[in-house]
Amino acid sequence: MPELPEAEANRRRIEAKCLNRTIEDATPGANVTHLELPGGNECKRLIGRQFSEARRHGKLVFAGSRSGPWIAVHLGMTGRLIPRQEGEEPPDDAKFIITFEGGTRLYFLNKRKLGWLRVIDDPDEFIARQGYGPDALAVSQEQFATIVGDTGSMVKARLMDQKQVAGIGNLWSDELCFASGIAPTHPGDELSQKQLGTMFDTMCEGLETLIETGSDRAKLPDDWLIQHRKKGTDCPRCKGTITTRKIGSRTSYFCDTHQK
DNA sequence: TGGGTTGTTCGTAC
DNA sequence: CGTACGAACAACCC
Repeated sequence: MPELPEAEANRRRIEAKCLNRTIEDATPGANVTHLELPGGNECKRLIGRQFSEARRHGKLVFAGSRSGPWIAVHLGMTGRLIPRQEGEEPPDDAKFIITFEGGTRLYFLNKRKLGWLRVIDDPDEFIARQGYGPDALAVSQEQFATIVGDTGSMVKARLMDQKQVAGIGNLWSDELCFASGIAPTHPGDELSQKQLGTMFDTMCEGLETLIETGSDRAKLPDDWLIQHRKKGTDCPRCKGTITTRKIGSRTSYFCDTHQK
């Protein structure tokens, strides 16, 4: 579930259910292997504390308080953060469980084990040290134009590079290129200012729509690429055909006609 | 059976 | 140094 809109959905769940309650326990789930999770000392740091806010930067979700500590969560390909109230059925196979006063629990699910959860002191410091670029929903149009337009790299590769702009992955970078009418292979420094402006506006609107709909395919418009993401399919916006190409080791889907 | 996947990281080549 | 690629990680789908 893991690009910016999905990370935001997870953040909001924490915000709605897990703030301002004292943490009574924090522990890895049963039989968890091959996964880096907080050790005993880090778990102890959480106990007795509260989360007073939940933040997001790119695909990362944070929860903590001004004086710390914080949890930092990367959802990987299949990670989810699920709050459950006392008495509600807990999810299966939780990798990490935080229990709050009153019985609410926050479950970290991570089936494919490509995500992680860590205990950290400060999100801003963590984000800077990891070298993340600005969040895709916080970046200015000027910053965006510089990031994408100042390189001969293919725009899709630039959009997916978390060190340039944080939050966009394979799926939504394709969607953004598709909606902008720009080929994912287009060199950034050959885009006009107008094209860069279109991409920026499209990115902001698209991400907002995804957050509002919970990225639910059934609620998204029929002329979005996500509804036609298959090689050889007719393009829903022109007479073209959906084609594919590997970019940055990932399969990119795009229209062979209206994306230039 | 082989190949693909909405995630990142690492080694390697240019 | 920046860029690009394939493999690896892991579980599941077709």
